Amino acid sequence: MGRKREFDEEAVLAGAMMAFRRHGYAGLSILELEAATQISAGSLYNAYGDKEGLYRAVFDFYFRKVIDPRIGSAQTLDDLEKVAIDLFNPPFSDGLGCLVTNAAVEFRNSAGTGGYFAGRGLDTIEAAALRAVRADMGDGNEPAALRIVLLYQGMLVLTRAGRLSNAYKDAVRAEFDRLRRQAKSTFPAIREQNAKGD
Amino acid sequence: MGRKREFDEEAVLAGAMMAFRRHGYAGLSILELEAATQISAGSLYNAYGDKEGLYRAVFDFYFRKVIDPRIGSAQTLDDLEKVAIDLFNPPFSDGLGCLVTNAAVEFRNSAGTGGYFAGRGLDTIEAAALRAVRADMGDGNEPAALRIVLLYQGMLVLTRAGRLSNAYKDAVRAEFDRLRRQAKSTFPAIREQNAKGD
DNA sequence: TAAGTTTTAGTATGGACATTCTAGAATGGA
DNA sequence: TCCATTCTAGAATGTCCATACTAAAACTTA
Repeated sequence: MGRKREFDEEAVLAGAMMAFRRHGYAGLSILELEAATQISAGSLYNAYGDKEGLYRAVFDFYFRKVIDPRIGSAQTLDDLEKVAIDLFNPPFSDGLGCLVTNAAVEFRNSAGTGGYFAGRGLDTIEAAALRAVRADMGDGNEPAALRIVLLYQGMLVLTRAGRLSNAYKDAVRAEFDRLRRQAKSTFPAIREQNAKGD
Repeated sequence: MGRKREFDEEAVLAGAMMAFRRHGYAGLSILELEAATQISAGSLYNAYGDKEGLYRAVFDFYFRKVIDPRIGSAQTLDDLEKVAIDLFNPPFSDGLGCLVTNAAVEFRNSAGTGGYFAGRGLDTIEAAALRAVRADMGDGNEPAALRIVLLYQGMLVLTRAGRLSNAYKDAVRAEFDRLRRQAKSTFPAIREQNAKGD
């Protein structure tokens, strides 16, 4: 069956993920990818076909390791608040932002890999926000969910600009507090009802 | 004093601005800039030194024509709401987003031109939000101002991803309505006091 | 109108980059 | 132990790009 791969694919993808997160797609050269992954260009091309193939693999990895477990599985406002506030804590406070947001800005809604994964990531985030708001606040509060999406994307822009100061943490927490308060006062039975459903 | 410039500088900067807004800095070639500005590379280099010099000039133009008059001069929540809602209307609904936000994502807080203007633009936006919130709501509501910054930056990410649907318009309007309502109920005298000051 | 200067368009140029190619090394099966 | 296959590293290739250069055109001043 031929020679075995010498590299640890998870380590390569993790290294490439960091590099893509830092430099974007076009801004990252194969030379830099060799350094970030610790494998040669020959091996990268053999394993992933081309730079875009590696980008695809990195996005799959990012969804599998980050987006899906953290956001795709979020069910409540508390879950989403944790996602947001974690931007102030390691490892998410590294100022590199989110591959999805960065790709959305770099590729817009274009046809290729970047546009596709950006759209899929934003879908996941929007769906999670709607799910959490409906669960905790009931129907009719979709605007609150969309504001959470906007707040979160805004945080990712500011963290990348190195401007997500602690003042923003209070601002975001206050918004989640307000939503939970509103949930309790308007639909007092919803949380308990959900709890029963477990 | 030598031959006169044949091009209209405002037209060149406007064309280059659109192109930089669409493609970012690294993603835009001199060849594309020739097409966008309708002048030759020779003239571009003669007038602006290099690509980065043109980028600087475009950013100056963008601040002078867009950021300063629209955001730098905003004094009230109404003013800011107009800025935000205009993202749903031409010419701001073109899906290209804001040069400042795009540069913040492309350059992070790096040392060069992009990082500098991104920071300056975000300063302007944050200052405007704080100014408007203090004017309409009084002191102590800075978190509300920071949330406006986040919402706006989030809108710019989503518009660039082609995902700023009309549902987001309602969500943003509702937030400004809420802030104005809160302003009225908590500090009923503030608006009238400001009105007197005119 | 001659001289000097700036602008313009177009043509080099040199470098960076993604990708391909090559040769050798490792692996498993016959 | 040979053979076919896959992997690896590094060198070679061709393209694209930012920028420099060149010569002609247009303008100002004397």
